[in-house]
Amino acid sequence: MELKKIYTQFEPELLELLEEKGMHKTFAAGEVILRTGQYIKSTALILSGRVKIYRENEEGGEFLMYFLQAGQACAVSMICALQADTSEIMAKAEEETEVLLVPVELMESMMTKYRSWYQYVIQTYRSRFDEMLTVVDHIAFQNMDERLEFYLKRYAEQTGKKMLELSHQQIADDLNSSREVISRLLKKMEQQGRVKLHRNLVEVVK
Amino acid sequence: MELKKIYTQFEPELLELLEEKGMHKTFAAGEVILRTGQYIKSTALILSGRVKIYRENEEGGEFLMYFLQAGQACAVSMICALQADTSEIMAKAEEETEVLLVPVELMESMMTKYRSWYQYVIQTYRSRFDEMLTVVDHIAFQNMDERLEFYLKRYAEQTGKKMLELSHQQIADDLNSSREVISRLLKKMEQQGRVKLHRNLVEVVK
DNA sequence: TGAGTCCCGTGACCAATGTCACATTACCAC
DNA sequence: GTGGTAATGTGACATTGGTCACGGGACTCA
Repeated sequence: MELKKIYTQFEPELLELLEEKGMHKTFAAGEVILRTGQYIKSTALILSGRVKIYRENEEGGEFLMYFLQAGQACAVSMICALQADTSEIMAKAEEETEVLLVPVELMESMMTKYRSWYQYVIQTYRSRFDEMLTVVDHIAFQNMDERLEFYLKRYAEQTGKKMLELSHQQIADDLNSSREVISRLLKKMEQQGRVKLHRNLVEVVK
Repeated sequence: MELKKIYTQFEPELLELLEEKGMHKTFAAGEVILRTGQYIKSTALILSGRVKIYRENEEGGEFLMYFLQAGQACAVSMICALQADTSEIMAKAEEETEVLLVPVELMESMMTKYRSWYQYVIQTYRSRFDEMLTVVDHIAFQNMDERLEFYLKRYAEQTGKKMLELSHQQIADDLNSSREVISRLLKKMEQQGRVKLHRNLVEVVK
């Protein structure tokens, strides 16, 4: 995908600069883009695909925070990039994903020179922070059934599909739960006519 | 407290500007500084005291995220201020707290003009984001006893005291739990010789 | 010193969720 | 088709943490 088609708010000059200095890279589905503890040398702008941002626990559970899609950027990579620091989270391509890697050295000058970039960075922080707040709310205040419901709803919205290609195990991992619990809750939802269950596939009815 | 004694990294010119345009304000212990949904018109730099950043649930529970102290600023107020947006969190003075309120209009020009301010803002985002990650980790992966332990440890560190003036109910609120549960866990810790319990007071032993 | 209030201790019980064991089913490769 | 494998269904049980009920202790204020 072309940068300027997605990031329409950027000045032409900024777009040129990004194209000139940035590096295009494509990640296959399932490939890890950023690893906990990894040193960050660039900020990733997403051009296509979908990236899962998650936190790993000791047993390798992948607790989902949020997804990133075209037009979004990894706030963590921005913050870290600005200080050439290490990351505390994991990022993985959920499907084939195209990114533009912008070298960390450019960050500061772009911030001062291009208003649209400045706005974009600020807005990115803001959105990610809000998303983190939502995550906290959910795990602090909600039961698993409500969280599952939100999860499916968001997943359907973000992929634009009603057929979610997910195994119960995957869902359990994302919610830091266990397969049996998810199976039971899904079954209950099916009995209430809110989903239909198939192998490796959850169909959202409403 | 004087601004320049705390924010020693700021350029003299920036300090002057802040003193000139900023407004000093003191909040009494327990006073709410920022409310969910409140429109934000300025960024708060903390000069003295301690501020509790928390999330309110439906029943008025005050789920603790983190504390801010002298030299720190509210990242949320910065982000929101930059877009003159509303807040999603609550901030309350835990003890008498002195802040400098910097009008939102200054933010963008200061970002481009003063490198130390730019660095400070970035670093603030970074720290708060990390703190949010820690919160998520704890509520997602840990049991109440581990969370309680971390809570007491952090509280002791941040106040520099071993005598924590906290009722069991307050602790329960901060951890989104119930008094009975906290009482039981504290009792267990006392039996293990890790704390001593008094009325309205938890003494950290180690 | 006595009443009132807040804080804390504690047992009984319940709901949500995690764990274990094992059966069943769907799909794939041959 | 057949065998194998991964996904799902399900009952039994354990654990954690929340709720309820109530008792007792400590501090306050008149």
